[in-house]
Amino acid sequence: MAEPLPRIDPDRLVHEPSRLAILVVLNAVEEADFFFLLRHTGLTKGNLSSHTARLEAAGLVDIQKTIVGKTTRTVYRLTPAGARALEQYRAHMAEVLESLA
Amino acid sequence: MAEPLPRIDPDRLVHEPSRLAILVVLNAVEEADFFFLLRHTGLTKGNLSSHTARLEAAGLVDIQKTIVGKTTRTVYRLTPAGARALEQYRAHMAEVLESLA
DNA sequence: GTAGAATGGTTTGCGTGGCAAACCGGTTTG
DNA sequence: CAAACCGGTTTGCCACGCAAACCATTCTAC
Repeated sequence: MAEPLPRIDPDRLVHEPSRLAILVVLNAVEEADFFFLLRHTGLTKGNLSSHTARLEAAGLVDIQKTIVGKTTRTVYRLTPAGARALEQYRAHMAEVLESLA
Repeated sequence: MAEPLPRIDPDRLVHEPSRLAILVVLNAVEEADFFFLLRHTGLTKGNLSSHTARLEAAGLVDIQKTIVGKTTRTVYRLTPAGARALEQYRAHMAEVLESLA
């Protein structure tokens, strides 16, 4: 076929492994709290905090802080834009990987 | 199935888009000169130079400078280790992407 | 009652590293 | 002989990823 090689230009925000891990988990569960993300991504608390903040700033993740009893509970969700960005990333990288197979 | 989510931990050396582009091209042609890489990766000369240098230092790419006539010609090739690293990267990312599909 | 661990995070500081631009030299072209 | 092209390397800055420190509350155990 001589498929031309795809341009490699992934969304850096998604491509970063730490953030990709967060997005993949959120994509699987659609709702998670901080500790759940901590365990399933393997990130440290500081990095999880800053990366989720960046994802929220970019509109890919929605962060809802609610007060439950005497303590807070923060729930993280993928936004529609986040789901779209992740799907675009998946499609793009799949194309790149196919050119290797 | 409830496949557990894969740990996301790609080889950073390969994961970086600029270097991935270089490796993908070299994987396709098995031999390329500087200008060929320039055109097919879309990198600037400076970045191409430094990234290939890093890939060579890591043993993933072999750089051979030869004198052809009055000027030099530099040929870039994927090493066996480079091919292995790329294949491992492909397999790892394929697993991650599958968990999204 | 208070020391220690767990929950629930944010902030800070450092080091790495990616990028564009400048630089350098030889060679063909006009 | 100057400008443009080939063939790269070096430099400098900015961004950012990471670990560690910090802050606050709650629960458990002594």
